[in-house]
Amino acid sequence: MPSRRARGQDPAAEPLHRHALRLLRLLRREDEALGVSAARLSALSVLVFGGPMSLGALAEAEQVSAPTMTRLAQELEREGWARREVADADARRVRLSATPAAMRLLRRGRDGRLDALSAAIDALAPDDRKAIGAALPALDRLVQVLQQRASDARGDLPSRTGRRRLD
Amino acid sequence: MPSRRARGQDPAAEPLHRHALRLLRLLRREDEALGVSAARLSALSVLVFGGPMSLGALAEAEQVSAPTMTRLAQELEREGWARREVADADARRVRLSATPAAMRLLRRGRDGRLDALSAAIDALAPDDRKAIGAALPALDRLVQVLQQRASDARGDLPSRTGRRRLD
DNA sequence: CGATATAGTTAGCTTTGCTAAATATTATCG
DNA sequence: CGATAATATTTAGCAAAGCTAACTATATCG
Repeated sequence: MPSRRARGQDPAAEPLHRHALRLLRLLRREDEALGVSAARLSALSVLVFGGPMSLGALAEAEQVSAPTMTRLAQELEREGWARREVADADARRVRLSATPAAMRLLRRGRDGRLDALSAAIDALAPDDRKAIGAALPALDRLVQVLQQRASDARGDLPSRTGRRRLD
Repeated sequence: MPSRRARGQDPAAEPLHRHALRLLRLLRREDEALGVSAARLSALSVLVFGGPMSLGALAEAEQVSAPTMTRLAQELEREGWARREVADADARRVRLSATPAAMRLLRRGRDGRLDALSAAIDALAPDDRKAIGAALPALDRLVQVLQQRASDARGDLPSRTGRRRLD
């Protein structure tokens, strides 16, 4: 019945893609006021809620390349949101941690994007809010499937920037 | 009542944002194989399904600035996905239309992103698929709310291309 | 007609992503 | 032990996609 795809594609794919694109495009504007851009904020969030970690671990968590994370970390550091030190056990490794200011920023919900998104969600009808809430676990699993396939697709073996090895 | 927010933010805001970010980040990789990037594909999609339109209209539909759409249109044209002609009624205006090749591209579902997304959706449990499908109208309205607020926020009046001269 | 508004373009900057290659450090093996 | 390999990060350089400011060409209006 409904899962019969018209031309090989699930009917939800296109709208979901489109909505996600627009959502982020609209939210990007909120960053400007905050002075912390999307990529930085996202990395910072991982750092605040996940605790200090190496650049490689952060790059993996954020699904970006090592050089990209190097740059993001430099910017976060320069702006006072993160601090780096050499890892005890391994001098190659950097231990990046969020500063108290960053923790305050994130914990206080001063994130412009999320405030804007939150306000918009609140403006919806209760049924709409409910539908979105109900879809979140499914979206989470969807992202997991994609992530799994992406890493499967390019050589099962990692080698990117080190694999699962926290200290 | 039910939306008792912890710190002023709706609990759905953060996961929704995070999932959207990851989703697009993962899908972006599919573009490369196709040779049509995200922004171009999205604009092209509007063109294919919405019919020929001016650059201004397309910029508004895509929520990007006029120069950005100028560039996208040039690239689409150069790559053979779009064609331009001067509008009959108004020589300032450009009428951009999708080429047959673009229509084939989109209609055949040869879009790498959407194929990947579609495949991932299909790998989900039926309940998850259902939850995502059920949330789409709500997401649509969410984006509308955001869009509305964005345009309210900067200069009530439309005038999406011509930027108001400041004295 | 001339002033002003509109549609699009050009120029130039920023952010964020990438790959390839360099550097520093640690691990391993003969 | 020392040469070699692997790992973590950085540097350098490129591209996409976004923006604003300023310019050109065309319409419109008083």
